[in-house]
Amino acid sequence: MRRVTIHDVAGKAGVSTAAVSHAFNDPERLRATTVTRILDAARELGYAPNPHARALHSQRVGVLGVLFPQPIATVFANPFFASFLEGIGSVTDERGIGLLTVTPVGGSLERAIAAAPVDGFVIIGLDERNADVAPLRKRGVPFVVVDGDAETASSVNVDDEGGAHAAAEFLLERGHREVLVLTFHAPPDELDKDLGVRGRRLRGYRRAFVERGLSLDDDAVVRTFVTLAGGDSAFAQAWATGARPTAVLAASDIMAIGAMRAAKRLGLRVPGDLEVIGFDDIPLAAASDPALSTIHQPITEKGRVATRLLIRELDEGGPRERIVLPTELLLRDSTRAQPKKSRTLAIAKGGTEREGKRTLKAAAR
Amino acid sequence: MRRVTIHDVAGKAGVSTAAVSHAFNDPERLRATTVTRILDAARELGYAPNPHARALHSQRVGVLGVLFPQPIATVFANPFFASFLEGIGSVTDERGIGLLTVTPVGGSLERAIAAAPVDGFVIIGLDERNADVAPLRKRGVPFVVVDGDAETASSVNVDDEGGAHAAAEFLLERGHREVLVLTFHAPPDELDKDLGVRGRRLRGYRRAFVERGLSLDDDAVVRTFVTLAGGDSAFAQAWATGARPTAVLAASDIMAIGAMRAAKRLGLRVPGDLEVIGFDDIPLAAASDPALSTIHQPITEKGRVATRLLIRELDEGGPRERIVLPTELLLRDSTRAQPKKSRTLAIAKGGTEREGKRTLKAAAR
DNA sequence: ACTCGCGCCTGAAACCTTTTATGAAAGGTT
DNA sequence: AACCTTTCATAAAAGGTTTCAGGCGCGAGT
Repeated sequence: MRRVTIHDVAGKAGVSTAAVSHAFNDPERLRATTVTRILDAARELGYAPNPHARALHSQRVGVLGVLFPQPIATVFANPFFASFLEGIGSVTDERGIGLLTVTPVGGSLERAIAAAPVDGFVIIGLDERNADVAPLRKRGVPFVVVDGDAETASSVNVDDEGGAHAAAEFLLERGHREVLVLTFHAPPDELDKDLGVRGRRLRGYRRAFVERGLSLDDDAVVRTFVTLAGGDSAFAQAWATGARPTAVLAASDIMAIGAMRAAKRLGLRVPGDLEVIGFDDIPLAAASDPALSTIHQPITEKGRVATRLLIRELDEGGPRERIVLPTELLLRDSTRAQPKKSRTLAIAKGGTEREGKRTLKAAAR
Repeated sequence: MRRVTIHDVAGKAGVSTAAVSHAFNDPERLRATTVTRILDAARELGYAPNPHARALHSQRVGVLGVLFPQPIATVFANPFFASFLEGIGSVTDERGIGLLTVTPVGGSLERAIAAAPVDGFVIIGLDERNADVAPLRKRGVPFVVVDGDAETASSVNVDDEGGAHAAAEFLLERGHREVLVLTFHAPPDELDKDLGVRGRRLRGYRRAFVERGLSLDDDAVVRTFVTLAGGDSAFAQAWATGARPTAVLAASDIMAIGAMRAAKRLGLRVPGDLEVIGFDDIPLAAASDPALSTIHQPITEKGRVATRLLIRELDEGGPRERIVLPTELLLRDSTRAQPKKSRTLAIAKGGTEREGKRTLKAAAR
């Protein structure tokens, strides 16, 4: 049973294939009665223009790829990515664009990228210099980088360093001196460099210490997995080796919640004996017990902004932009002070923002 | 700046375009030195076979579509779908297949479906008879239906009725007589029919009542939105109009958690004054306070099974199957009894299962 | 002497749609 | 009767790949 093609429809409606094409794409050019005759025939036959043939001709499919550095199963299990995809989806949906999630196949991102039938990519958590990403530039496939630096493409980041600094500063201001910092494991290719999100957050923490004439010892910084279990075991292990922190700075909420769980198990009360500040403000942060104080970053908005940028580049070849969105300290119940908000960038840059949220070329570096 | 094509590579390597194609797809046919010469030229030029052109010819893109009846933003915000996608993704990932989420564009699913460059669809929460889905059959695009009935396609469901029956039976056995049932709003096209998941769960609840010579009054069944707020307001409103339930049966976890929130606000203790059983066992159910007793259904497994079925149909045109996975009562802290497990289907069907989990043509109807 | 097979590669057709240029028929106007 | 307008038809090209049927040169078998 063959697939039904434009020829079948043309035959049934008694018109040329060109007429059928027009009926779908430019009905004005045909008499109204002809159009309905053709459309009726198409419906009866169950015809729909072959997306591949159409894409081949127009060089456009109407599908955007979202590139993740991790297996797809871990992507959907991660609330951070869920919020991010929500933002991307809200834009693509309203324009009738499809969304293809692209993840490494058999460990190779490059092959997955090459085979993806998309018009452009939103790339998250990967650097433009990444060996798998670089070929895109050569092939002329547009992309936007999120949470990573880019010279030749637009990028969308948040003020990681400012947020981290605000969190650390808040705790130091309150007198804490024994602070445990939880950060990510480094990807294998940048072992001792402090690049990307991880590096920026760590620099923010460290700067707050230095500004007060303090130092952030290496053994107060623990690298672990970005999971509940990672935060849990990291805190438990630090405790077991004699550390007695009065506060925790975690570079991700999920690690912070894990650390709280370990602390509770060890008989510590949060925030009574231990104050904790996370990073990201995932939905779970507000629902944890106690509700987690954290650095809020606009995850969904980040997805929206990146997608709009990509679509604009696709449509009109718009200029590259480097956008940095603000973060803010959000005090809930894992810290003891009165709730207040301290917004980074928004305060630092004041009137220079666009749309109240975007900042071009943030000074935060 | 043109995209680099197979012709450019052929020219650079001094061979025909066919040779280039072979170098990529069937290197055995060419001399090894020729292959490396071609591949080198390709890499230098940044060439990758155009997915559309390739698909046009082979009638195969290596992309599966997942069809949702809702806007994409609500899909990613829904933990149920996240778990489901996790299952789908775990299968597609391991085979190097892409995943395209397809949602209604401008309210029309049909256009979105027609334009999607995919080899087949996993359809969730939509009936085969749906007006938007029906054209697929005609066009010969394979699909698998999840959480819905299908005559002409494979389907994957869980034992909704059995699970609901087990939940209701548990509460009735414990002496509850004032039970509030929370169920979904019906989609507009099946207003008074009790179709699909909603109908099956409702039938399960009702059957437990009938079997004990009791009846489930219409005003004890409240229809609301499948959200936290929906469950919350539904319970609050029932209470306000004089209902004094001692137990709640909710057809979804998120509604159950909403109802618990409302109950707490009204001064009721869960499970002391009110026992609650949800449905689905989303990750949040275990994290809620108190942890929610619920009917567990294998959400991720459902995605995996459906995807494997679809891929098999694509590859070998395998036979249609109608699979029903078991559900089980999972007692946590929103009910008072000792934790125990009661598994439906697994118990009912015993040895007739395949792989210990699947059941063909379940007797549950 | 002739054919066959072999190893390696080429040329052309096929896949399906869209777009464009050209032309023609039908019907109406001047 | 000459001319114009409307409405489509026809044909061809483009888009990039894969597949199928050879072609070429040459040594081996008959």
